[in-house]
Amino acid sequence: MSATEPTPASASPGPGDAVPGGAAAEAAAAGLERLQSDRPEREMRADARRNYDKLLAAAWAAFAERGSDEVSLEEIARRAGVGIGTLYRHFPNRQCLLEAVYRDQVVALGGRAAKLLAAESPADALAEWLRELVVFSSTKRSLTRELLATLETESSFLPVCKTVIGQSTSALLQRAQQTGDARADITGSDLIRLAQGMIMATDQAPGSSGELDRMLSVIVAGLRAS
Amino acid sequence: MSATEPTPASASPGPGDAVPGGAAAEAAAAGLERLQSDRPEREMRADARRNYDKLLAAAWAAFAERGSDEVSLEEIARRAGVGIGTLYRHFPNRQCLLEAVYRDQVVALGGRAAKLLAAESPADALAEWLRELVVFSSTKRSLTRELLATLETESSFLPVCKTVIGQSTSALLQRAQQTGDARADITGSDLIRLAQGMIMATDQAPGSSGELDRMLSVIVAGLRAS
DNA sequence: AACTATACGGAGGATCCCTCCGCTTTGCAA
DNA sequence: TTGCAAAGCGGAGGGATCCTCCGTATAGTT
Repeated sequence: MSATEPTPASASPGPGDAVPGGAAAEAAAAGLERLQSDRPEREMRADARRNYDKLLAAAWAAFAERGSDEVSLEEIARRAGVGIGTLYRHFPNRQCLLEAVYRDQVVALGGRAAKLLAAESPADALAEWLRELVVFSSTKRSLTRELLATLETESSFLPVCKTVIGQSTSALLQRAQQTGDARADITGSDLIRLAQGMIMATDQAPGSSGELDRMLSVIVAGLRAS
Repeated sequence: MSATEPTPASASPGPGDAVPGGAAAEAAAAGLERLQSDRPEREMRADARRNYDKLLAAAWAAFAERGSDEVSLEEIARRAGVGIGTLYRHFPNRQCLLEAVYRDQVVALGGRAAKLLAAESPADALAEWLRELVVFSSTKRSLTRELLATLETESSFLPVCKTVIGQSTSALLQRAQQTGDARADITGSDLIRLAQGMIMATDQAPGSSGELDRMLSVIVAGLRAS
């Protein structure tokens, strides 16, 4: 999806396709589907639905243009042509908006993890997952920050993103640990933090574009079972 | 000022002690001393000096109590008993205040690096340095954030902190690389980012206190020359 | 004591977050 | 259609923060 033609969360129809993989894979996939389908909630009035979509589209565009920080909620409301009160009614806080905007992309990322769970080499799959997670996160600073802030807590913020990324990472890590390809003392949270920390520490990837690769390769190498 | 004898930047007299080490060590130490001595600048009027010190003490105490984020500059001015305008005259922005408050501690950290440069095992020295850097940074979120934000740029912000940490890390890394204890493709900036990223990704070290150790050990293991 | 360069301090402009509440619209039912 | 209550709208406004500007006060010199 390019920057034109906004395609926010409301576009994706549904999963439905079975995902190959072992027990861990199935568990993860089941969790994802459950989360993905809790959209309708309760019937919305037509105008409410309209404004909801306008807000989502405006936020999507604004986040793409500048960072998902750097944009004030007031501006998003303005661009959507609705009042600030309306924005806050639909999205009580920034996190809810982030979640709504990125939900589909995160779910898609989760799908990618499901595929990787079926790959031959657990070690390679884990490395590849980390790489995709890093690339994905690098354009979504704000999401990353919130995700890290609520990683260990059972807060009700960002439930989908947190669950998808958390379960995917844990499943891939566990598989690599079971085959002896990864140290057993590391947890999924550790890995997420290491990967996302890299992102937070990189100033929108300017200078040497190879730095992400180098840092990632250090982490991947360090993961190997000693 | 009461938070148990505040000891802000103005307290330390001067270095003067020779530091043992090789060529890299001497270069780093020389840089440090030069930076450490540029304090006086130009004579200040008595009341200006007084207010400067009061501000530094107030900032020091406030940063210690809560994070160095979490404190508004207005509050620091209030606690120092001076106007907000006075604060901004002495410290044109938050970074300058951070730099002033932490300068001495960072210089001390640099001294530690100089000692490590003379240690027997370059690999152990590097690992130990990373550990100390992480511990040091973990209570100084704000500093860490600013440091990362200006790492690669030649901005005039945080010159002392940046130089000390940058030179120390590079020197220790290079030594380990020369003895074949560390991969040759990694740069000092990479290492700083990995270490500080860990910090940024950890929510004030709550739950499992071992997580910093685990993450650090992954990085250290990953640094070993393949 | 007079005087001037310095320094003080806080009012105020700008931005942002979020809440509250009177007005408007929608969708249903008579 | 028409009427109406519930649902939704929107923006004024309070609170917080950052930072600038400029009239007033003071230190240090002549």
